[in-house]
Amino acid sequence: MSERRRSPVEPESIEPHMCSLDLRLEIIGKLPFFEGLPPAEIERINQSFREIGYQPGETIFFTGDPAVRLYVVASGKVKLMRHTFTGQDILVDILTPGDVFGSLSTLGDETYPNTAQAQTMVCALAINAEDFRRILATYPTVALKVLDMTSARLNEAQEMVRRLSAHSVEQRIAYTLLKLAEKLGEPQDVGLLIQMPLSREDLAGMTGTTTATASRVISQLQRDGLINSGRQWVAITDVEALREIAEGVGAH
Amino acid sequence: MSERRRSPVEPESIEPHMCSLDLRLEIIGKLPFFEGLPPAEIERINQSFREIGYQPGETIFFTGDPAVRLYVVASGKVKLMRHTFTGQDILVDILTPGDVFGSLSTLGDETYPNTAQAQTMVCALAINAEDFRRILATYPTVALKVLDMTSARLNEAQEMVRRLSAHSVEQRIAYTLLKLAEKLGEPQDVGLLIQMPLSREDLAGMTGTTTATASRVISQLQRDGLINSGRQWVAITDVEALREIAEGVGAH
DNA sequence: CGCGTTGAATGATCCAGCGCAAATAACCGC
DNA sequence: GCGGTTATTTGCGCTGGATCATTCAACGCG
Repeated sequence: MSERRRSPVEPESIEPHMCSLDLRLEIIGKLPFFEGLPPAEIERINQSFREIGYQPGETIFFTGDPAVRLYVVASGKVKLMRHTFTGQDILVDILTPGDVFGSLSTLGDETYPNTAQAQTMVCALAINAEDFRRILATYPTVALKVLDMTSARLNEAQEMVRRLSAHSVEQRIAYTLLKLAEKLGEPQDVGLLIQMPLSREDLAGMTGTTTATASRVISQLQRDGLINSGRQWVAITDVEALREIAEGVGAH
Repeated sequence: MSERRRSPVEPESIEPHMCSLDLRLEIIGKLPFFEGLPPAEIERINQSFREIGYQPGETIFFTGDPAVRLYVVASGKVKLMRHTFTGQDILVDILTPGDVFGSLSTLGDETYPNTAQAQTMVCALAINAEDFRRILATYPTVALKVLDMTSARLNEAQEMVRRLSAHSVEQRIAYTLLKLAEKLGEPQDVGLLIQMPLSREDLAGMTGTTTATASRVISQLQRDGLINSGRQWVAITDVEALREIAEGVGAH
């Protein structure tokens, strides 16, 4: 680690050559979707994928691109985004190793509804949409697991609709920080660190607000002693208090 | 039709006895999920369902209830809702015949994330969640079609997140009216009538606003000549103009 | 047809959050 | 270590939409 860098967030330390056949074999073998399949089947599935490396900031696909491939995150983190006319994108999801993305519909989407962008260095496994469909048709347990994942995402999206409709920006930011900590939190001296680069703009995109407002809220939460933060990082120091804000407990 | 009623929306004319075994057979035979299955299989599937009738306003299940059943709308319309602390629910979706609802996850949901309520007289077909899972495991084409439906709902929910984040109430209402007209629109003298009861409160719940604000917007759209409306109904008279509002074309 | 109920419309007031801008701080390359 | 760039912070004014209340209109029942 460089002596000069002061962020507690570890960079994704994937060297370009590490996005390799071996990694692909390792990742596919561990995907919960394929759990329980015999090794011969996993080997056959493996041959349908190919690995692709992306630099931070690089776009994997744009909204409106033909939806010809599905992807799995092998390593690194991927942002799924939708554009708005304000120029400030909403961040639909942040994907971590094992997550599938692209167009999950097996018949309807001709184009991608979201833009996918590498947030860190990323190794993704790509598969033809038709090949993916064939796998789903051949292995019902895989299809059920993809359905489960999609259903969970639907639940989260509907929850965000509810919160955008009735909760304040502060409540939404508190909720989102807690969710990120559940997924990526690592206990450290600075608190429960969300182990990924997280700018104010990212947080704004995830909570339906603007960068300036997200910055105001984060600064206030820090003054109140609930979090520590810096440039592109946040650590939670008082989970309970944040939870109370997220759920609107107390004075309104 | 009563001479006194002035709404152009037809009531759902389901008599209680019409929620019957015959209707069940008819509906299940027509569900796109089961399209292509041999009659013997459809008959077997049919035996897993039972039909239940509901009165307008009656709750089918509440958020937090154990998720032991899945449902299909056989006739009528069902509201899927999430509650907020403001007391004004958000309307996640309005389901029409053929739509599946309940908890779609095959493993994770112990409780329903949404409340389902009959908006009109409703006949629903109910099936044990375990039986439904067995059908999905046995018939991959069914699982794929449920995945497609869930994926489409995810896309809509993410689109609503985007609109709530960056669009005005008027734009959201215009968009929602157009979507409802796509699904339930019938050309009549009053315009393209959305053929279902649609109160200002319903519209507010679907667009993340309050009843009073929805009323103001609907009144303004009517004064501008884009719609006709009355108590619990809306008909679109200028689809293009509404589309321009929805997409934010022109002055901002 | 009258009355009571329900739903809609509208007025007045307030404020959360936005837009815009400027200043400050953190970071990185040389 | 310095300079340039990027990200964050903060101030100020504005406004879309919420809240609350009141009035009006539509509807259904007796």
